[in-house]
Amino acid sequence: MAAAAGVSITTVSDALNGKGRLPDATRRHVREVADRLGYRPSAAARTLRTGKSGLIGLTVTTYGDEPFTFTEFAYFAEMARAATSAALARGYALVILPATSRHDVWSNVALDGTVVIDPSDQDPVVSELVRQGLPVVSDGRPAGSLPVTAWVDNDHEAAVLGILDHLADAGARRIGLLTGTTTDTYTHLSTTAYLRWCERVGQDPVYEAYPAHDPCAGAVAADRLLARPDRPDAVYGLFDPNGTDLLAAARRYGLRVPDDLLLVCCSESTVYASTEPPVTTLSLKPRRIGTAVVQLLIDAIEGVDPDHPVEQVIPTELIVRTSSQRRPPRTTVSPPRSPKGT
Amino acid sequence: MAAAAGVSITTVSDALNGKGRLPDATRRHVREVADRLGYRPSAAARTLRTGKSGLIGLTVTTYGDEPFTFTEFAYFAEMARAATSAALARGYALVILPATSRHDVWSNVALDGTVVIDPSDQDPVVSELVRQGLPVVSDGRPAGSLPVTAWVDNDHEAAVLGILDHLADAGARRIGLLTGTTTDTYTHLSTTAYLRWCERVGQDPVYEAYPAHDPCAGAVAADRLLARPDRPDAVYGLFDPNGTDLLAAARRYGLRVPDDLLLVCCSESTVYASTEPPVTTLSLKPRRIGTAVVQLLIDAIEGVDPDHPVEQVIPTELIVRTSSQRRPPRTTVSPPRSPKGT
DNA sequence: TGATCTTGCAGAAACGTGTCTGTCAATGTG
DNA sequence: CACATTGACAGACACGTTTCTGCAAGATCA
Repeated sequence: MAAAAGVSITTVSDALNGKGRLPDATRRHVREVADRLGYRPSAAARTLRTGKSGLIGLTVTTYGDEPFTFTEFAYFAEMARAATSAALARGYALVILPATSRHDVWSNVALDGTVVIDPSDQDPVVSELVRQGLPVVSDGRPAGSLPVTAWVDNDHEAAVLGILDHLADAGARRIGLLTGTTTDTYTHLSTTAYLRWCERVGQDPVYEAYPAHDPCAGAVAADRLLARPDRPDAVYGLFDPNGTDLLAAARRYGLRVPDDLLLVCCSESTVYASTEPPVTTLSLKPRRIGTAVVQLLIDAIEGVDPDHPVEQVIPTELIVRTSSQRRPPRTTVSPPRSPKGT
Repeated sequence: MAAAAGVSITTVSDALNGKGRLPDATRRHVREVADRLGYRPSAAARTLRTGKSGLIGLTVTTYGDEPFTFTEFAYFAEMARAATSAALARGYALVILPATSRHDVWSNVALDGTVVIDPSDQDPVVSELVRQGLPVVSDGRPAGSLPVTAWVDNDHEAAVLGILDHLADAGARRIGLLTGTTTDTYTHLSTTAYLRWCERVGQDPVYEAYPAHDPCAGAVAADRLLARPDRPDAVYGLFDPNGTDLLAAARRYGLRVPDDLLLVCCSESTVYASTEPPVTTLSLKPRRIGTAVVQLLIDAIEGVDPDHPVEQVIPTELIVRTSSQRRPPRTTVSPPRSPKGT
C-alpha cells in the first residue's frame, strides 16, 4: 500500500487517520490510492497496537439447564436490538457471548467491555472480566456484591405495586401471581413486592411458580392457578407468554375476561393488543434499557465522565387494555368499511 | 509471563497450545503458572499472527427505511439463537452487523466470514466481502448473481403450494393472500407461487400487500382483505403477526374461524397454539437454518470439504391447528381439575 | 571415540498498525 | 550570513503472539 502510493507507511497511517502534518494534496492522493486498491487497514493490527477493539460483549445468562436462551422472549430481542443500534452509532459492534460459553471462546475475542443481562449472584464470568480490568455494565441490578461498573434496571417493586393497585382499583378482591422458580433478581424482587403488598392489604398470597424457561410449564401453571379452590379474580403474570396461557386457561374454565377475571402480564409483545380481549401489559422498556446500558459502557470504555449516574432506573409503562378494566371503555373504533353481505 | 515461569516465550506458546516437543513436566508447570497469574493470551496478537479471529459476522438486511430490524419477528430471534449456539460449539462467536452499518465499523472488526440474512439483489456489503476473499453464506437463496459461497433456504414455492392445497382440501373456495411490498426473495417467491396456483386452479387472485416492517400496516391490510367485496373464505398470511391481525379483523366482521374463514400464517411464535381458535402455522425451521448456515460457513473458513452440498434446502413444517380445519378434531383435552364453583 | 540422532528449549522473524523521533529543505529573523 | 523555526515526510520501535530455525546436551551407534 505504502509502496503503491509512493510514500512511507507513516504517511499512509497519518493520511487515513487525519493525524500528523500533511498537506491536503498528499492526504487526498493517499486516500485515492487506498480506495482504488480497496485497501482496508487490518483490524487485528490496529487492535494490537491501540488496545481497543471496538467490540462489546453481550452476555445472556441461562435459565436452568437450557444452553442458551437468547431472545427467548421479546424482551431480549428488543433489548439486544436497541443495544446493537446504540453501539453501532458510536462505532462499536456487539459480540454475542452466552455465560455458559467455554473459556476459550471468551479469551479468543478482544473485548473493550461487556454488557451482562441479569447476572447471577456470584457470576464467575463477571468476576473474571472485572479482574481483567474490563468495564462491565449489567442489565438488572446486580445481586450480592457483584462488582459491576454500572447497571441499569427498572424499579420492579414499584411496578408490581402499581399493577396490584391498578387491579384493586378495578375491583379485584383476590389477586394472584404467576411467577418463576428461578433466583434472578427480577423474579425475586417482583415476588417479594407481591408478598409485601398482600401483607399490607391483608390478602392471602395466591401464586404459582414455575421454571420460566419452559413454555409448557407456564401453561400448566396458569391452569393450576385458576384451578385452585381459592381462585383469584385477578392475575398478574411475570413472564411474556403468561397472558395467552391465562386467557386459554380462563376459556377452559368458562371465565370471562375481564368480567370474571382481570388480567395483566409483563410483556413486550404486540400480540396482546389484538387478543380477545386485549390484555393489559407492563412494558419494561427494553429499548431504553438496551440503549442506556451501551451508553454507560462506552462512556466507561472511553473514560468519559458519565453525565448520568452509574445506576440508572428506567421507568416502566403500564399499557392498560380491556383485560384489566371491569368496565371496558366505550370503544368507538369502527371498522374502516363495512364488509359486503353482513 | 515467560519470565514468571522461568522459561522462554516460545515454551509458553508451545505449552499452552499443545505444540512443539516439551516434556509433560514443563507443560504442566507453564500452565500452572499461567493459571496462577490469570494469564490470557492476547486475542488481537493471535489474530494478527494467525489471520484467524474466530469471529463471524451476522448481517441482517433492513426493511424499508427502518435502521435495523433485527429480531423484528420470532424467526430472526430463533435463527440467530441457533446460529450463535452452532458457532460457539465450534469455537466461534457471532458479531451482529447490520447491512446499513457504516463502513468503518465493518473494517474495524476482523471477521473470518459472514452470514447474511436475506441479501438484496446487488448487496454492496456482500460484494465487498467476497472481494476481500471472505466466505459468505446466505440465509435465503441469493437473488440475481450474488456470488455467495453457499446458501440455505426453504423451498418457499413448495410450501405455499402445500398450504393452498391444504386449505382447498379443507373446503376453501377462494383463498386470499396477505403479502409484502418488499422485493426480498421470500416475498417474491411466495407471491408468484400463489399467483401460479391461482392460475392453475382457475381462481382470481385475492391479495393485499403491505410494507412488512410496519406492524400497523399489517393490521390495516388484514382488515382490507376481509373488507373486499370478493372476500376470501381462507387466507394465508406470509408474516408472523398476520395471524393475530386476521383473527382480530375476522372478529370485527363477525366471521367465525374456521367456520367462515380458514386461516394459516407463517410464524415461529408459540402464541398461535393458544389463541382462540389456535391458528395453523407454517414453520420455516429457523433453528435448522441457523445451524446449517453456520456449519457451512465454518466449513468454508476452515477449508473443510463440505459433506453437504453448498446449496441446502431445509424442509418446512405445517403445524395444523383448528383454524384451517372445517371440521375441528374432537379434542379430548379435559382440564386437569374442575375449578371449584363451576 | 567420534558421528549422528533425539530431546528440550531459546532466538528471532513476521504479522500490520500507531506513534515517537529524526532528517532535510525551505522559510523567516536578526 | 548565521541561526532558529516550521513543514513534510521517513525510520524505527513496540504491541504479543506463532512459528521457523538453531543450538546445546545427552543418547545411540558404528
